[in-house]
Formats: sequence, structure tokens, C-alpha cells
Amino acid sequence: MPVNRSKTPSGMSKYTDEIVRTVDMMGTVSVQELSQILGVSDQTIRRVTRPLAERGVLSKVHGALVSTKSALDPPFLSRMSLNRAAKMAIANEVAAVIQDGDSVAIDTGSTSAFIAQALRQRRDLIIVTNSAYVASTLAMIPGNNVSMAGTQLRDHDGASFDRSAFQVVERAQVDYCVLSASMIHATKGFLVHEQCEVDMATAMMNSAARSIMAVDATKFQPQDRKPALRQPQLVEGDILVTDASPPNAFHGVLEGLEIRVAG
Amino acid sequence: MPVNRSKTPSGMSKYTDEIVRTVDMMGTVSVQELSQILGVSDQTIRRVTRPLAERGVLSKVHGALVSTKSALDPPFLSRMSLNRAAKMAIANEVAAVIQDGDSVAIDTGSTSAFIAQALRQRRDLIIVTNSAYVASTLAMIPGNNVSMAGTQLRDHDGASFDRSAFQVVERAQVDYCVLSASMIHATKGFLVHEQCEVDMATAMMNSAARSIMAVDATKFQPQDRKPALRQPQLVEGDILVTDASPPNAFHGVLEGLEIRVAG
DNA sequence: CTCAATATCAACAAAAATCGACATAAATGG
DNA sequence: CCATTTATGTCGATTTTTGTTGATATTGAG
Repeated sequence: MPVNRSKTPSGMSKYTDEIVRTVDMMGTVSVQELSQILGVSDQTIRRVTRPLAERGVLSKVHGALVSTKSALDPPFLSRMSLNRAAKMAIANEVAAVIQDGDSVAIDTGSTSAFIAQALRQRRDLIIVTNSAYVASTLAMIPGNNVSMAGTQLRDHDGASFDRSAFQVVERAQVDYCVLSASMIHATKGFLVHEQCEVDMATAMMNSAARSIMAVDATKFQPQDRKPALRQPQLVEGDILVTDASPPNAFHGVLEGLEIRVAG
Repeated sequence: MPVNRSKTPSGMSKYTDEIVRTVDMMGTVSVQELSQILGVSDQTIRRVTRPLAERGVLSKVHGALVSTKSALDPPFLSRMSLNRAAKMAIANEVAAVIQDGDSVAIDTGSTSAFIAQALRQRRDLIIVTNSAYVASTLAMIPGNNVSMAGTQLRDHDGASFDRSAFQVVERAQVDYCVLSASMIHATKGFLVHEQCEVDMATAMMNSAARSIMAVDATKFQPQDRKPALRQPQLVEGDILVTDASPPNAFHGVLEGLEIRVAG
């Protein structure tokens, strides 16, 4: 009778190691190819790789194995693809507010990435940002003057929140700052997840004559991961750009703001 | 009844990875061209790329696919598209030298942009660079640790050569530095146009255990704009990666280097 | 504006890949 | 040595993907 159903220490076969190494090395390998390399049948490859795929060591697609290290879809880009149309509309609206020659501080976040793209149609901008993505997007436009704030980049979104980042932002003096938020609460206002984001937003607002808050309309509903930290208070004359009219319940926290609905 | 157990992670096919990499590297690729590269029908390319376009991983126009990554139309792109096949081959060769977990300093330049793309398949890298493009390309890979050296970005290539850039590079201690050159002279060696590039190369070499010089074979011929400044001398054991065997006339300046020919 | 050239799309048949089951070979443990 | 477990290869049914064809849409030129 079968006593020990559970596989060897970690479900390993003598091929496991070489398979994983080969897949990681090549990024993508067809099952056929792999079976020839190891001199075994394709069926064996499937049998060995199935548990690996379940454990997430590698990933299976029809006809081939793909390294999970392939990072085709880092979290940042998957967030980019969420609500794409709305974010693009908002980005264009923000780009309409900002004029050629203006100076702008831009925070990190997926909406800001779209705004950076939209701002490529503007010329002679002076940009300060702590997002490497925004910086590299706008730096290569002839005539722009881009400052990248910070040195150490966060891995999931390529943004920096180190001391030098704040120094650069605080030294700046800009016409606008472009901010974002993870959620909008009917009484608490604009919320984000991390303290460093609040700090950066505060620094940018202090350096800017006017603030632009860019949030898509889905942020008016409660999010799954509840953000707990408040963004600094916007003031009279600041701008809110979104893609649908805010529900009445939010009129309180939006008091005094210039509201622009994109679309 | 067939249950839906085939949980294809995210609509991936065995071609997705290579398609995305190719599109990102080349900026723009026609569907025809891609189908020839992969040896499949154009229809297959369309089928695979449609969901990718919907997710925003790349973007479709009539007849071609365009990278959404760092869309660049300024001079940078024209240099990017020069010799792209050779540069891609060189980039892959460099990525083969560098291992997961290594620390690398990367300079600016079009070849370095390709190398950054190729290095996306590596994991847990520690990167120091003065190019915003390289930084943002590699920063978002989970596990990587990227430092952006410098604040003020040059407009034509998004690179920084200010004081803080040198401070960051000089503080670093890396396994490899990846350098490039505008021309190779048979007796003077590796040449570039600007003093700041020499300074940066020097700083990177001093911080690195081993240097990798990546130049395509066309650089062995005299260029139209003659670069006048010498890169610092490479030393015994440093690596030259190129795409064709250097002519005999250059043996003198390449003495002692490990020469790797990609392709 | 029309026209030709080319690109895209939908649908179907052919090809390839997968999975399950069983037989055989290798390894294991007394 | 044999009994038993484990791993591997082979075969057929099923599912998925791919190439082809013909219709439709888009582009650029005249």
C-alpha cells in the first residue's frame, strides 16, 4: 500500500534543477526543445514541470515554459493598464492646463505616467520628479529641463523617496505640481497608502504655486486595500482633474477646487 | 465536460516574451517583419498581440506594433535605430556575461539602452547609472536595486553629469561597469566626443572590478564627427563585446582584452 | 473622390501539444 | 534475490494553437 504519497523532500526530480536553470536562462523554452536537451520524452518534461508551475517556480503556456523571472508584467505596468482610457483622458486634460514653458513637479504613480506621456506634446518644460519613468519620458524632449529627484529607486515603481529627493523638490520653485491619490473619502479627502508619498506630496505642494490633483473616477469608491493616510489639504484655486463628475457626497472635501472633467 | 483547468496565467503564448522584447528594443516593428523573425504567420502575431495591446503592454497601429515603454521620437531614437540588429546582439552577449545578483554600473548611450533592455532578464541586480532611461528600464524589475546618479538631466539623452552624479558613482563598488565609445582609433584607442563622458567612464571604471566595453563593429571605421577625447585605458582582463572580429590594425589597442564577438 | 494596395478580421481545417492510462524499465529495501 | 515503489516511455482521445482562405477595412496616391 502506498505509504508516503508526499513527494520527495520538495517534489524534486533529478531534472528539476537543470530545467529551471535552462528556463531561467533562456526566458522561454519549448517543451520539445527541452526534452531533446535532456534526452527524455516530452511527457516527462510535463510531469516534472507541472508541480513546478503550481509552485510558481516557472510558468507554463501552451507549447513552452516561461521563466517567472521574465517580469513581463511588473506590478507597475499592470496598474498602468487599469482604467487605461480614463487615465489617458485625464492626462490629456492635465496637459491642456499646463502651457509650454511652465515648470511642473510630478509625483509618482500610474496616472502620473500617463500625464508624462501627454506632456510630451509641450515644449520647454521645467520638470522636477521623483519618478525615473517620468524623468526619462520627458528628459529626451528637446528644450525640456528635467531634474530627477532622488538616487535610490524603489523597485516596484522606480520612484525615489530618499533624503536627496526631498532636497531637490524643496529647492525647486514651480508653477504646478501634479499629484495623485489612491482613494477619495467623502470626509477625510484624498488618501494614499504610504507616509513617504504624503511627505513627497507635501514637499511638492509647498514648492508649487498651484496644485493639480489627478484621480480617475473609480477612486471615489472605497478600494479593496484601504489607504489610511491623508494627502495634504488642497487650497482654494487648486485643480481637480477627473473623468466623471464627483458624486454629491464629495462636495465637502472638494470645496473651492476648480474641477475639470475630462472626456 | 471539460473544466476550465487551463488557467493560462494572463493570456500568454510562447511568443509573447520575445515579441515584447523585440518591440521594446526596436521601438517599432511591422507585423510582417515580426512574423518573419519568429517564423510564424502574420495572423499569429496579430492574435498574440491583440490582448497585449488591450493590456497596454504594447500598442498597435495599422501595419505595425509600437513600444509603449519609453516612446522616443527625438534624436535618441534615430541613434537607437542605427545598427539595431548589431546592438541587440551585443546587448544579449553582455547580458550573458552578467549574472543574477551582480552589481553593474552602466553609462549612457544608445548601446547601453539596448543592454538595459537585455538585462531585464536578469534578477537581483544592483545597478548604478547616470542614464534616466537605463534607470527606469531596470528599476521596475522586482528584486533589482537601482541607483540613479545625478539630478539635472541632459535633454538629448536624459543623462546626468552633475556633481551628485559623480558622487554616487564614486561611492559605488560594483562587479562590472559597462561602457561605450563613439569610435575606436587604431592607436589612440576608444574615443568619445565630450569630456564629461570621459570623466564618467573614469569614475565608473574606478568603482568596478572589471570593465565591459560594448561597441558595434562600425565604430572601427572613422566616423563623420571625429571624437577627440580618449576613454580611460582598459586593463588586462577587461572585456570587449562587439559584433565582428576587430581588424588586425587594432590588435595593439586591444591587447590583453577578452574579446567576445556576438552573433 | 476613387482606386489599388495592403492590413485586418472571422472562420474553419490541419497540425501540434496536452493529458490520462497503461506497460515497461530502473531503483529501492528487505 | 525478489517484491515493491518510483520513474519513464508509448499510445490514443481531447484540447489548443496555427495557417489558410476569402471578405472587410484602412491607407496613400492620383
